[in-house]
Order: sequence, then structure tokens, then C-alpha cells
Amino acid sequence: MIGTSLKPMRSEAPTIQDVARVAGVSTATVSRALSTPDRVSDRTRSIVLEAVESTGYVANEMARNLRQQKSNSICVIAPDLSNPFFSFIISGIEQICGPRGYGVFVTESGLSQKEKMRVVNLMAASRTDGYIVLDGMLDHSMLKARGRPGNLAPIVSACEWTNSSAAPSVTVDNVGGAMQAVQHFAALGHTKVGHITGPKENVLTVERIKGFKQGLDSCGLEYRDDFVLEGGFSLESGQTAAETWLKMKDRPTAMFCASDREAFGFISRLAKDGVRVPEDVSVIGFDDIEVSGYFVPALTTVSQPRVQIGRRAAEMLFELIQGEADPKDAHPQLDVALVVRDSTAAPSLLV
Amino acid sequence: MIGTSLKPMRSEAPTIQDVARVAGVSTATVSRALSTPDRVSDRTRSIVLEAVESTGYVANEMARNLRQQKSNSICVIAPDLSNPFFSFIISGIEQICGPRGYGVFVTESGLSQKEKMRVVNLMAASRTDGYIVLDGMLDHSMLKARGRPGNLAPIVSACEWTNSSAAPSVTVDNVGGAMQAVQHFAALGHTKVGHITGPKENVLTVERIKGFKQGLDSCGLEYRDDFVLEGGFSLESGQTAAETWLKMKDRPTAMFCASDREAFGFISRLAKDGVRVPEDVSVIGFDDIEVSGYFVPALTTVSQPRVQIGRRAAEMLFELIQGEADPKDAHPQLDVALVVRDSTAAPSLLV
DNA sequence: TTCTTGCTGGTAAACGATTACACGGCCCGA
DNA sequence: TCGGGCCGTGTAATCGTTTACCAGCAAGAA
Repeated sequence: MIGTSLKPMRSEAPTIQDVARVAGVSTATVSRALSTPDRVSDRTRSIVLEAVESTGYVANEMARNLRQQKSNSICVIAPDLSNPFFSFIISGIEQICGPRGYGVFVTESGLSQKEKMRVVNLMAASRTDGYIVLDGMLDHSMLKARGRPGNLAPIVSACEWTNSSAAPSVTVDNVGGAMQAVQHFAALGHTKVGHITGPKENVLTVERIKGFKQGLDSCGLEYRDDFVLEGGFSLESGQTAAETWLKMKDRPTAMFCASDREAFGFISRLAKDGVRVPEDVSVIGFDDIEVSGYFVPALTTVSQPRVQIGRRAAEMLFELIQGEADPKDAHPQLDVALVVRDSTAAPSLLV
Repeated sequence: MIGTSLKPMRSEAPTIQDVARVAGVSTATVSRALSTPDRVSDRTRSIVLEAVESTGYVANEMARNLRQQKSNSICVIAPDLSNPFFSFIISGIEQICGPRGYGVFVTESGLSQKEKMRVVNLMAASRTDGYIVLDGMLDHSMLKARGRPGNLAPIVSACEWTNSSAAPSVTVDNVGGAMQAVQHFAALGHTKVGHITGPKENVLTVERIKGFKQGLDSCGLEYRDDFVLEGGFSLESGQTAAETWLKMKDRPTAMFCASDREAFGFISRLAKDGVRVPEDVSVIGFDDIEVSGYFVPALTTVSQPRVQIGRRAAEMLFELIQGEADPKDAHPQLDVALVVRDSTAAPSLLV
């Protein structure tokens, strides 16, 4: 080799020009042979494909993106990737995007407002064709900051949503799920049912509290303020709630937790004081993350169709990208299902 | 408005030309004012910035990418995003990439070979400037398939690696971690120590088995083939191993699991038969995922510095991207630490 | 035969930034 | 006063595609 250099050999990448030269056709023909094969003759196509093969040509995405004004990728924004709840949703999204040749960006919006600004800036730069937002706290500031004309890639929210935003969303029946949980407790004979909520500002928190109350109502049970403990969806917050519970004089015999992780934290802390689940207190979670079926005890929980949520959101996003759908009236709500496992039982006869 | 149309209003996005016109300077000056501010006069800079403000200009990433031949983003390839083990690694990666203005793509390579091909194709398209591969099964086929000249974005492997690949890697001391686990068992008085392995073909599996044996050796304990159960890192595989364990006539009193999730599956299945941890059998995991501290019992485990792994891998990747480093001699190995919680105790005196 | 139509394929203009190169003015030392 | 640097800016080439437009040609219709 003559041009051997120490530096990157990027320069050697074959371009469409090289292919055209080898095949003895124009670049337009090469492009057509690859992207719209039926617009060239059989003969030409095979010549081109052969030239592609022999040169090792791979189209440069960046050039394509610039010309087409699209990136063939979307971005998923989750508040917290360490929360396994999101993984199956992402998987569902990829199931839809992969076959369509779209790449899936994933990024974390974090908990602090400062972190969220980072994401907002990312969105303004508009590297991707659309967004799926799993963080209900993001929309407000976001929509303001990226209101630059022309940079408006479509957005679909999933799971969490923002009342103030007109963005289409796919959600689940949070109210119904919470009701089912309470009704299950009632059916087992519990009358003193408590709730560990999510973080205060969260929409899901509000919905699940609403469902909790409606469930109580529907069973003729009393709603007691002192049975509602503030949580934050996290393991730690479940633990903290457990400490509150342990100090209560009059304790609920059944606790509905706004997330599975809260339930884990709760049960785990209780176990350290010898309080057993479900013998001493019954627990129901929400989400049905993978480990829930393997917890000790296996957790009774409200299962969300996570893969389905992801798929649905991705499908909606594509409709928006292609301008097929009217964003305004797209708010499907998926069903949830109570999965009964070993963390719930009839209340202890004593006490 | 005259040009009102039903179609997307993308066309309205201000370009650098618009800014130049408003500011009364050339596009070159605008570009310089934004990317190399010290190369223009104070006066000009402020005029330009004002024009940027008033037009709402945001640079078009695609055009920039094409011109600079780089995408300002990297891609992380994980076998399975539902495994929470990866989340903190990704977080660490973002900690490094964010401040440098890099976006982080995340994609799932999946378990089947077919899925992995999808990723390989993605890599060939070379949308990103570099790759961090968390999947040890990928390298082989990958390197072959994307050997197109010119398209060689640098790769760093992390956690898992491939012996056959020259790619730089950041790993942890798997052997040492396994040894520590066994030594902890021995110190508690266990003499019958077993192991649930990872999936057969995995490098980590091999390393941890090696450490397991060395640990036994170092404590003068016997290695017994029948005490080694094949697992697969997953919850299910731990459960399966538990069923095997339950059927054994001569059982180990302590089990070292190749992953925390395996340990959960194991403990959970045992609990259903009334076998208690750590009273009846002690268990140690590997990884220290978030939920481990909240399991019942809280899991003793070998903790990996996950965030650190991610940060280190990202730093190495940047060195490679900038051509600063020689890939060949970069194989840092990070330390692990045994975190003792409640799943280990002295062996029961009975039996 | 002549006009239309449809099918192929070439020419060249985008896409929107960055940046090599050139140029004019200013300062400074000889 | 003149020449050499430096500084700030503009001109225009460039990145590698896609695609609008056009032209040539063959076949079918009139």
C-alpha cells in the first residue's frame, strides 16, 4: 500500500460515486437500484448490486439523513433506566421500530430539574424523528423550551402523561387496577386497607389514589387518611413507609403499594422486625416487574402489559411521523390485570 | 399566512443563512461565533448571538454530522435491557458522555443469533462514532460483518469480553470476587460449598468457576462436581437449580450464585418448600443489583462498581475516538467487594 | 407513419452546516 | 515609509446522498 498512514483510515470508505464508477452508471442509478429497486431494469440492478458487493459499499447514514431531513431513529426518554419497569416497554418499542429500520435512542431524564434540561436541549437539537416520553414531569418545560418553529418532532407519552399537554398518549387503567387491588383485599376479608402512594406530584399517584378510594367505596369500606402513607415508587420509600407502619398504633392489615419496588422495600423492612407477609399483613404491588414473581413471598400485583404499551406507543408515533394521524384524539387506555400470588391472604384472626 | 399547508411545517426552521441575513454577516461568521467564539470580535459575536436569539435558530445536527463526518453520539449494546444490572453502567456512561455533548444510543442485542445480526447491521450503517459492547457473544460475528473499510468506529467491551477480540475492555475481577465469596463461606464454617454457574458459553461463567475453584483450594475445601449446577444468570435458571438442589441427597450448605437474579430464583423456589435462607442454606450472589439489599433475606453478594465500569468504558472510548490511545494495551480490571448482608450464616449444626 | 405513453437512466440541484483559502486592514519594527 | 504578521471576515468548496427534471427510446394507438 502506498497511502499507509498512522491516522484513521476513514478516507477509504467507498462512496456511492465509487460504486457508480465500478458499475459504469450514474450515482442516481445506484441510489435507485438500492432504495427503489423496481425503478431500474433487472440488468442494471444486478450490475449495481455486484458493484456494491465488490466495493463493500454501505450508504452513509449522515448524508442520507441530511438529504431526507430525517434520521430514521426515535428517542425514548425515561426518568430512570435503573427502574426495570421500563425495560419491557423499550423492548416493545424496539419490536416495532426494528423491522421498520428505525434505531432507538434511549436516554434518562433523571430526577432533578437540571438533568431534565439536558434532555430538553437534546430534543431541541432534534437528532431524531420522534420521541416517546415516559416521564410525566418532563412535558411542561420541554414543550416550552423546544417550541422552535420547524423543530417539532412528534411526541407520544406513555404510562405517565401530562394533563396540560395535548400530546397523544398510551396509558393503562390505573384507577381500575387500584380498584381491583382493594377489592381483592376486601374479598379476603380485610377491612383495614392502607395505601403507600407514589411521589406527590406524579399523575400516576393521583390516579391510583383515586382508584384506591373508589375501591374502598365499592366495597363499603372506610377511607382513613392515617392509612395512606406517602411513598415515591422507590425501594427506599417502601422501607420508610414500613417504618411508619411499624410505629402505628392502629395498623391496616393490608397495604396496596403504588409500585412493586415500594412493596419490596416495605416487605423487606418489615421482615427485619419479624413481621411476616402475608400472615401479619397482606401486600399488593403495581407494575409486575420481572422479579415480582420471584420475591419472597411472590408478590400479588397489578400487572401492566408493558410490552404492549411500548408497541402501541411506537405504532402511534409512526403514524404521527408519517402525518397519518391526528394527534388530538389518540389516547388509548390499556387494561391491567391483578396477578394473585403469595403476598395476600385473609387477615389474621388475632389482633 | 400565504403558504399555509396541511403538511408538516418543517420548512420554517431557521437555518444558519437566516441568522446570517438577520445579523448582516456571512454564514461562516455565524458558524464561528457559535463554535469557536474566540475567533470573532466581541462586537460581531454579540450581534450574531442576538440574531440567533431572535430567529430561534438551532443548528441542524444532520448537516453538522455530514460535514464533520461524525455523529456526536455513541451506542451501547446490551444483551438484555430488562436486566437491571446494566442500568447503572449506562448511567455511568451518560455521566461521561453528557458533558461532552454526546448522545447515548442504547440497543438490545438479544439472545438469539438472528437478533444479534440486526445489531451488526446497525453497526455497519455506522450511525454513531463508537460502540460500548456489553455482550460477550457479539464480537466474533460482528467484527467479521462490519469489516468494511472506512466504517470502523472504535469499540470498547465492558463486563463481558471476547478472548478472540483485540478490542480494549474494562472488566472486573471475577476470579477474585468468586474467591471472596467462597472464603466468606469457609470463614462461617461451611465445608460443603456449591455453585450455580452462568450460561455455559459465557466468559464470566468460566472466570467465576475458576475463582470458585481457587477459593475452595485456598481454604482447603474439596471441589465436588455434583455441587456445581448449571444456570443461566436468569431468575428462571435459579429456580431450576433450586429444584435440582432439593432433589440432592447430599446437599451443599452454601451456594455461590453467578448472578443475583439466579440467587433470587433459587431462594424463592426454596421458600416454597419451606427451606429457609440462611438458616438451612447460605446464599451469595454476584452483581449487587439495586433490589438485592431489599430482598428477603437481604442478599450477601459480590458488588461490582457498575457506575465506575460505565464511566471508565466511556472514557476509553473517547480516547479511541480521538485517536489518542493505542487500543491494544487497554484492559483495566476493576475491583469488586463482598457485601455481607443477611443471606449467609454459619451452617446449621444439625444435618 | 406519427403521436402518445411508459420505462430507463443521466444531469445537476438540493440538504445545511463547517472550513480551507484569500483578502483587506491594522500594528509594529526596521 | 515599507514589509511582515496577525486578526477578523467573506467566498466558495465540501461532506455523500436523494430526487426533480429532462431526454432518449421502444412500443402501442390512431
